[in-house]
Formats: sequence, C-alpha cells, structure tokens
Amino acid sequence: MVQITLPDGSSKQFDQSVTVHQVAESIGPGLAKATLAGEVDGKLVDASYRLDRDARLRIITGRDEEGLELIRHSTAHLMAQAVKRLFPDTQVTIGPVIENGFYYDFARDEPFHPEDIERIEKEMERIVAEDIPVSREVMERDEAIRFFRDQGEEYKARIIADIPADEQLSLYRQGDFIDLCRGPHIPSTGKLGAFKLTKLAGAYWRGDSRNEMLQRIYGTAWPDKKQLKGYLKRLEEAEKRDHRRLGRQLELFQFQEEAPGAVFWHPRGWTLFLTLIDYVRKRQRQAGYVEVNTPDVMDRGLWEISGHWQNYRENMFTTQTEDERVFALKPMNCPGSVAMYKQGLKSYRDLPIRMAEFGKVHRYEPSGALHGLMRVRHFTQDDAHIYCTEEQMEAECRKVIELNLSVYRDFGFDDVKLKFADRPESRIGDDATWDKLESALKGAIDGMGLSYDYNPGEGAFYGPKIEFVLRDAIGRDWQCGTLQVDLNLPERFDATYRTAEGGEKRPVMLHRALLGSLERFTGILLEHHSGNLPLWLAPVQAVVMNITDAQADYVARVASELEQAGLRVETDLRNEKIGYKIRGRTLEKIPYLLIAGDREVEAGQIAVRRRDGTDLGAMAVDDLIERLRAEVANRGTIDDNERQGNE
RNA sequence: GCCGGUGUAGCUCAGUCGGUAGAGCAUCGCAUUCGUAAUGCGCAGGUCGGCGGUUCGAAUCCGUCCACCGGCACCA
Repeated sequence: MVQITLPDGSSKQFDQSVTVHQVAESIGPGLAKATLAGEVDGKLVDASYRLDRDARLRIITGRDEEGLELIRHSTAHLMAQAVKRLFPDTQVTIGPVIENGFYYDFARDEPFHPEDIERIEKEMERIVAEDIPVSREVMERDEAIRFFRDQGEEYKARIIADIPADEQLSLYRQGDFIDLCRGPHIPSTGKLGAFKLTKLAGAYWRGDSRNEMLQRIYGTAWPDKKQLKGYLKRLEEAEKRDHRRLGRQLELFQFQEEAPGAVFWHPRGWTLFLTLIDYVRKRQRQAGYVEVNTPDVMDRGLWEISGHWQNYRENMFTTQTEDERVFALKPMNCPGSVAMYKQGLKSYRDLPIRMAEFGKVHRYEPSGALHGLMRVRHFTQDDAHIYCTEEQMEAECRKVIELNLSVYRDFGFDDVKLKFADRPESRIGDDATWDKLESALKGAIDGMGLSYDYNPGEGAFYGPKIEFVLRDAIGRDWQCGTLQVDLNLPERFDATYRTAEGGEKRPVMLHRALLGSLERFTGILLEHHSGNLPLWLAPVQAVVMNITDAQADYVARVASELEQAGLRVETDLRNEKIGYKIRGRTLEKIPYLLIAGDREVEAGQIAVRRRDGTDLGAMAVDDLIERLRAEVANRGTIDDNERQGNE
C-alpha cells in the first residue's frame, strides 16, 4: 500500500509502487500527457520515478517554473543530440539553463557557421517528431569515465573527475545520445518543440581565457509556440530601444572608426548631457560639496605613487613628449584629487572636505568590450573624493548612500540594489587596513538597515566598495554609482591633517560616483525611456509650428516667450502640411507640439498636442508655461505608458 | 584580447554566375498655403570600410588591417 499526498491535501492509495506518471494518469489523461516530472517530498525527479512508499507528490508540467527549466534543460540535450548526429566528431561539454533559455558548449576544430544552425534546428525537429523516450541510468564513476573516454568525450571525463566522489553519477539516454546529467529530464523528446537557436559564440572552457575556446550555441525554449513567439517579440521590442539606434534617430551622438570607444556628441545629445551635469551639480552643492578640476595628462611618476602604474598599466593610455617624459591620460580622478588636497595645510576643522569633479577619464578597454555609450574608452565621471577623519567616515558613507538613492529616485529608478565588494587579489595596503575599511563600510550600510549582495574579491585595488545597481524598465541591471573607502592613497601620497591636539593624522578618503559614467547613464536613460525622455531631460522640449505662412510671426513670438520662461524650444516654419510636421516631430520624440493656425492667433492661444498623441486643445501661452514648468519641476514623464515604446 | 558574423548613397536596405551600381526615405529645386502621424513633380547624391593580390575585367574571389554587431574573457 502506497499513499500519495498531493499539493491540494488530497491523497491517493495505490496497491503497489507507482511512477509519477502513473499517479498523473490516475488523476486524468490530460495531466498525464502534460507531466514532465515530479517533486517527491521536495525533491525533483523524473516522471518515470517509482514511488514505493508514502510520499508527498507534486506533478510538474510546463506551467510550473521547474517545468520550464526542465524544458530548457532537455532542449539543450536535444540540441546536443542533433549536433552529434550531424557532426559526429564534436565533443559535448556542458549545457546549462540560463535566463530565457539555455546554451551548450561544444569542442570542435571547425567552428559552427550560421548555416549549421539551421541544419541543427531541423535535426532537432526531426528528433522531436521521433518522440524518443528519455531514460535515466546510474553508473559507477570509473565506469563512467571509461564510457565517455571510449566515445572520445574527453571533456565529459574531465567533468566527472571533478564531481565529488560520494555523489552518484546519472546518465540520461535518448536513443543514440547519452549525456552525463544530474537530471531530471522530460520523459520523451516529443514533449519539446517550442524552441529556437539564437546565438553562436566562442566561449572559454571553464570560463578561463587561458583555456581553449569552445563553440557555444545559445537557444531559447518555451512550453508552447505562443510563448516562444511572445519572447521573440520582446526581443524585437528591446532592439527598438537600443540606445545606439536611438542616438542616430534622435540625432544625439555618433561614433566613428577613427575614435573607437569615443563619443561625438551632437547638439541635442550634448544638451541632455549638460542637463545631467546641471542636475548633479545642484544636488552636490546642496549636499555640501565643492567642485574642482584636475589635469587630464599627468607624469608617470604620479601614477607610480598612486599604484596605477603597477596595477592598472595595461588599461592606461600613455604619451611621450619630445623631451622623453612619459605621461598618462588619467584613468581615474583620485590621484589628481589627492594632489590637490595636499596643497597647503589641512586642519581637522576643514574636514570633511567633499571635492567633486566632472572628470573625463581614459581607459584602454579591450576592443571586444566596447558597446555604444555603455562601454567606452573615454568617459566623464561625476566623481567626488571626500576627505574626513576616521570618526566621520561612517556618517559620510551614510550621506553618500542617501544622496545616491535620492538621485536615482529623481530619475525614476526605484529598484536599486547594493553590492558590497571586498579586497581583490591585486591590491595595495596591508590586511589590517583592509579589515578596518571593510568593516567600516559594511557598518554604514548595516546601520541604515539596507540589504546588500556580497561580491567577493571585486573591490578596487585601493579599497573595498559598494556598487549601486539600477534596474531599468525592461528588467536589466546597470551598475552606476560606487562608494569606496580608502586609507591607502592618503598613505601613499602622505596626505595629512592637523589634529586638535596639534599632531598629524591621515585622513580617510572616500571615492564616490553618483551616476557613474555620464555617457553610460545617458545610454541607460535612453533605453529605460525608449527615447521618450521626460520633459525635464528632453533636449528639445517643444516645437512650435505654423499651419500656413500667415502665422509665422506669431509662432516666433510664442517660441521666444517659452524660451524666456526657460524652456528648450524650436520652431518649424517649413512650408509643409501640418500632418507632415507632426509626424516628423513625433518621430523625434519631442514631448510637446504646439500649433498655431488663424484661430489660435486670433484668440491669442496655442494648440497643444503631446508626444503620445493626446490633444490638450488650445490654451493661453501663460497657462502652457505654467503647465510645462510644473512638469519639469516634478520631473514627471508625460505618460508612463511611453516607457513601453509607442511605435 | 579570443570565436563567429557584418561593412554598398545621410538613413534603411537590394545587387544573380566576376562584366566598372539600384530602391525607399531624407537632402536640394519647383509647384502647392494646407488644421493634428507622410502633397505632387524633378534634380542631385556612391573610391561599394582601408590596403594588397588573382583576373582582360573585382562590390562580388583570396590575403591582410580597421571598425562595428553577437557572445566569451575583461569592467580595478
């Protein structure tokens, strides 16, 4: 007698042992067909798993999160089987589930080509049609190693060698294909079908660039075709909000071959950039910062003192002048900042000194890392260095965190995560100092009751850090601000302050960035809003247009009134139909289109149309100004739906 | 940096088998003076990413370099 308890609390009796699948059958044929696996007493098992004693059972189908993972995992196996059929000389390695899909890494002399992908997909479909049963078997470790070696699967043998000796090895067989796998898997290949292979890539064995490169194929898989289609549609939508595309469409910036990783800002893009700086500058001033500026090119000696020459050399642009002096373009602002701190004597009464700088830094990023505005070689940081006493350190950290979070809120990012990164392998300073810094920084976050993720070994070479990670409208994470505490640079530069007792002490130095790279933040904003920037950020906030030449003077007058009121306005007096002008300006994602015909001129009004197509009717110019000013002041978006894209 | 792919007019893209290039939109000109997402007609626009090679002849084939795209590695 076996008693199986189901999630709804009901239970079923069986005379003898039953499989998960049989239990499903006893409930209904529809469920039996949909069954992919089971969860027995909290543990995932195959549908063929036999229950021989009382247990709690949950049937897993494509509707469950676990079911979806199973589908993806089994589709990865399906792909591997197809690849082995078509390219028998290929070795399989690993094939995990990832967000929205899976990948599988193959070892092969000849790389895959896009045409191969189509063939592999076709072969996968064939295997699905064959509806091959998937079965599990357990093998001894040595036997398994021998088994895979015999088949020329060296990588599998290496993977097994790394599995702890006490762990049971399971193999999954589907027809002619056998793979080492923890499982569970779907019962037969016929359960799959809604998949697509998406990307081809090289990937290092075990993720280490010193190892050989494998051929990775990415794919996506879903319980049904409809969900697959939905996913592919979402990918398309995401492409539309690509900031590189928007940058061209909205005439914000350009890139050029001669300057890889460097931005050419067009008037509209630069207006946006300056708007960000204005905003940050204002917030910093209110928070007690002063603003400074330090040189871009400084002597090698300075970088030797700071440790950059030893720790960061391969990322630095250098230049040599005729007199043989070696200079470096600053990859960070901190050494210049300390140099400035050291000018003249500092008293404990001066501290904390909060020194901000919109410094343009230059980092020689690997060519393959460059990506639009998101990863460039020359970028502007909204950087600051705070010099304070050890006693002030925690309070200063807290203020930085508060300021950062408040600023992100103003940009509409409410979902912000903190990551704590501690000492990296390559670093300066002794362990006692690091202990002190790490615990102080951690204390500041804990004291604020904030939660954080832990990022071991990811700190800066001079100190531990907190990273601020923003989640955008389509769920992607972006690291923006950072906060780092540092005793090392003050030490290396021998920075001091006069204490109340008349002695000398080292200040603590906090490094912090708010938006991080302004270039990158611009890109994030563009993608977050699909280019529909909120009024306060839009480079051109309104375009005033006439219907016929008769209103040209009036339009110019209205535009200048709006400009007087501090708005960014353009006119469109072209001899074109109003529908044509509206279409063009809408595609430019201008927030407000203001139209004057004879009616408006007569009434001294202006007709107002919003970017999303809403007609606000005619209103007096003063009323419009009041309205726009209010919208700028509260940093509102015209319409939150616009974030979803409006094309 | 590594693997794969791509590079043709300002933009988006077509170009067969190697026979010195084509569309739409935009620009410009003319006509039109018009009421909320495209008025009509016309002109002009290209070192086919750079360099080298094969060939009677190269956008097309080969080599090499550069940039970009998708990943990997990197992101102090």
